[in-house]
Amino acid sequence: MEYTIGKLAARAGVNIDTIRFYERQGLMPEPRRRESGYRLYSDEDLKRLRFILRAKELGFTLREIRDLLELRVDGETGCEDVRRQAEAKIALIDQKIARLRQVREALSRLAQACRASSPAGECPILHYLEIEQFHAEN
Amino acid sequence: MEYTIGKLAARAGVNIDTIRFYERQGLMPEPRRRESGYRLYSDEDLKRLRFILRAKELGFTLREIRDLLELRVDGETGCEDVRRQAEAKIALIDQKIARLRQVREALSRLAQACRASSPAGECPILHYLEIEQFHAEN
DNA sequence: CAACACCCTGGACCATAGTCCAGGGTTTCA
DNA sequence: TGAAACCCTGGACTATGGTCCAGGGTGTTG
Repeated sequence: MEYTIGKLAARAGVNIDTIRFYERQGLMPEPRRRESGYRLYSDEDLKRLRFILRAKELGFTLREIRDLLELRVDGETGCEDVRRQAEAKIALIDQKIARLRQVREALSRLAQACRASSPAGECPILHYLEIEQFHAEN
Repeated sequence: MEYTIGKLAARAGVNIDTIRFYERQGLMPEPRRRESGYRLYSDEDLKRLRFILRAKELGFTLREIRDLLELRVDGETGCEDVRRQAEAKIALIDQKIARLRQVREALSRLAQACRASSPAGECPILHYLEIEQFHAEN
């Protein structure tokens, strides 16, 4: 399938200008063009755009997303290097997941407690959240 | 323990102005004050601030974080209502976790593939990422 | 061959989430 | 007791991530 920018935007549920913006930021590739100058996109591009949008929801910055998308083996970047970078990102993601689980747990406990008593007033999530405190004392 | 705003900022590893900003946005409570007007914070406040920072990393907006922090049973909000809201947030978090797992999987496959061959060039993460495509056709 | 929808570029503008002053008062500690 | 380090408010400024608009060309469809 082939899309003009408007179709691509509709497909991904995003503003047309956002796509051009991502292009300027190096997140979307410079696309093929018609003779008239109209941009032409493929399904591959749609996939890429959806990835960007999803990653954004997950709290990655555009810069981080660009780094993720650029992870590839080529002239400059050796295989070993890519592997190391990928593994670093994985560690980061694992941390995010662990933290989301903590918040989830707190919310879950809160919902539970609701069923029982309701001690009105205090701040529940914080009350039900136990986060390990690793930090330097000063 | 009791902190002035500077100490609190240092403890949480954040700019002093950020705390005042969060106060204006209703994320941090209006703190007790010395007679001089100096803000005074407690360990509870530190906990709250750390929660905010963490939630931000996880891709929640300040507005969403405020909603999370305000989840409480009181005059206006009944127990049942809080439970429903909490469960809605949990569903959202589960979705985030699932999506992070997908990205993690893609990275993991990428790292694996690296060990084997290195087909130089194409875009790896997208190549290794399979995301379910639920969307309206048009 | 209109008319209307669509695309182009470049630049202005916007919301969110801070960050940084200026000008002035407060605390601490040598 | 006075310098250094802090804190106050109010307002200006910044970075990120878009969004909108003007002025002009392109596509398509009755």
